[in-house]
Amino acid sequence: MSVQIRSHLHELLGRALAAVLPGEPSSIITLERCKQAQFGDYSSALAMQLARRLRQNPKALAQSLLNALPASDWLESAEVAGAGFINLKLKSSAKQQVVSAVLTDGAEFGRAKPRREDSVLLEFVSANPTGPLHVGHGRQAALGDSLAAVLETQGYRVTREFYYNDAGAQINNLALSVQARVREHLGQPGEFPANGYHGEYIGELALKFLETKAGDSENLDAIRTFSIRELRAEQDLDLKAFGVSFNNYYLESSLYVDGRVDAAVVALQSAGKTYELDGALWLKTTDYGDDKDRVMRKSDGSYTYFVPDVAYHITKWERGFTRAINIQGSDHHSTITRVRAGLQAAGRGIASGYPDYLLHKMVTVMRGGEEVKISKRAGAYVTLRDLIDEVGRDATRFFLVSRKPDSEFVFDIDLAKSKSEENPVYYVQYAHARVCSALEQWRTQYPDESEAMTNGGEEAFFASQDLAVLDSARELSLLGVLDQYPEVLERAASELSPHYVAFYLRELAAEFHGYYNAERFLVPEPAVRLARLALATAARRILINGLALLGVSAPRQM
RNA sequence: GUGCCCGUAGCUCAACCGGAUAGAGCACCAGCCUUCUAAGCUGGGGGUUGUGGGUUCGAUUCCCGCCGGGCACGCCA
Repeated sequence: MSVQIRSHLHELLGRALAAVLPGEPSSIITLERCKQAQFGDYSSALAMQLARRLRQNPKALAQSLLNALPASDWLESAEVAGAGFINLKLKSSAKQQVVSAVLTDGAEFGRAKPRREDSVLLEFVSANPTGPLHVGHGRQAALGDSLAAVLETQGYRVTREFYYNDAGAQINNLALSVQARVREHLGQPGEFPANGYHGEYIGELALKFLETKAGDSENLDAIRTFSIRELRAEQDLDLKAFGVSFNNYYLESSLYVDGRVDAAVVALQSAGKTYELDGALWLKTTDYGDDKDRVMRKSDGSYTYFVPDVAYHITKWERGFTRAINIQGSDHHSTITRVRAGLQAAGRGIASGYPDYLLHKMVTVMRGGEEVKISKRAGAYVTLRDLIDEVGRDATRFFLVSRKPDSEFVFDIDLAKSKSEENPVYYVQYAHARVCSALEQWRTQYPDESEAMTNGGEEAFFASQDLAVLDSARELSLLGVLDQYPEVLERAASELSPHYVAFYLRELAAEFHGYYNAERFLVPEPAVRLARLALATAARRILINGLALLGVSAPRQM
């Protein structure tokens, strides 16, 4: 188990450090995996970092540390290299341990111990119910759902929440747009609102509305309620098709009903952070780093969007979420300062960095080398549904989660659709299917062996397999990759970067495919056969676990 | 103009909060299927990490300037 190996090596270095430099705390020890196999398995730059501060020769210091390094059953060798790196090479037997750990833990493998117990509120998508979800929402849905799953592997208790801005100017705009189409259908006079929504779905909504009992073109409230309900239902279907679900849906309108918006305003006023000007109420956000103060209550008496936003975030804190993470498009980045300012001004003892933000950039969709900008139904943008229908859920999710959130995304439909060569989704899934296939062959060719399996199935059977024969370069390399999985999850969680998982799975699949092509599993010698199958089964388990985090299926056949 | 983000192979992207010779995939070239799925594997060519400085034993990473791109700068959300 990687955590064991890593902490063991850390311990060894700590004892060496204590012997050479008794005053130094073990917390300064750095330990990382070697990028290149020639250097060994782990490497520490400790001596070089200490050398600067202590004004000593780094290589000599490294040598002293090496001399003080205690002996270990897991260490093959340790040496000083380069400018003062301490390189550690593990014995095969140490690396082989990971297989039984994976097969014993199964679906639990990779989950952190000890576990964090913080309650985290992860807010994402949060699309206004004014139209179908677009590809940007898709990126958010993929990122958010995967990040939630990744955080859960570290023990966080994650609540996935969708915030609906169902009360505000945009919603009014929606209602007016639908009303205008209703009037058109009825042949009534009227003009289309200047900032109205032009997609075909508005006309569809108008027709559906007319079929209801309340189908009165002058009943704007009924039109609004109907439109919101319909569009929310449609968004839910999109999310379901994408395999993304939420624990909670929070309605902006409920903040008004509950009096939380007024309460937030009162809190900000009594904190002395507001003032009246030009018939509006302003918040002194400049006291918290904003470049200008912001209007809270417009001169027409209604609130700007950010007041309910502040009220909403106060509820996150009051609901016991010590940590809140918001996933948003970078086009909303200016709200960060504002919301945080409001929370500080409200004086509820909320931490200054609350909430965290994970910003992502926009998605450009390409087909045939040209940018696709519109969809038939939505008009102004490409919908998530278009993408799912055209390239499939697995490929869409894998693609959207496999880039750094803060880099711009070029989604190549042709690439995502290709079912042959250049598609990384199938590449990873194929590795899984190959293991399944090999195990099927094993069951039929060696029934006497497979009959020995108990209820635990293949994984329980192989967990106790002797793996001493697994010591070729390829096998040791694959073992090393398996071993990395828990660290990848830890990093992905701490850096809010689920794309690490996607890249890791590609690497794991590549390592497996290479092994698969170089060696046969079903060889005559039982010890070799069973050891290789154990390794393959462990690889399969991690592929399953990792793909699950990304919301991508792991088919047994392709 | 101001703020935030980005700039890495022809293309799409990585690079473990400063580490060793900057890595993958696609595309291109040359090979591998009577043997567990060729949706695969093996090898090859390809880079002044936008640019100029600075800090450091060491910079794609940190700091400053410039160039290029995106987003925001509303009593919209």
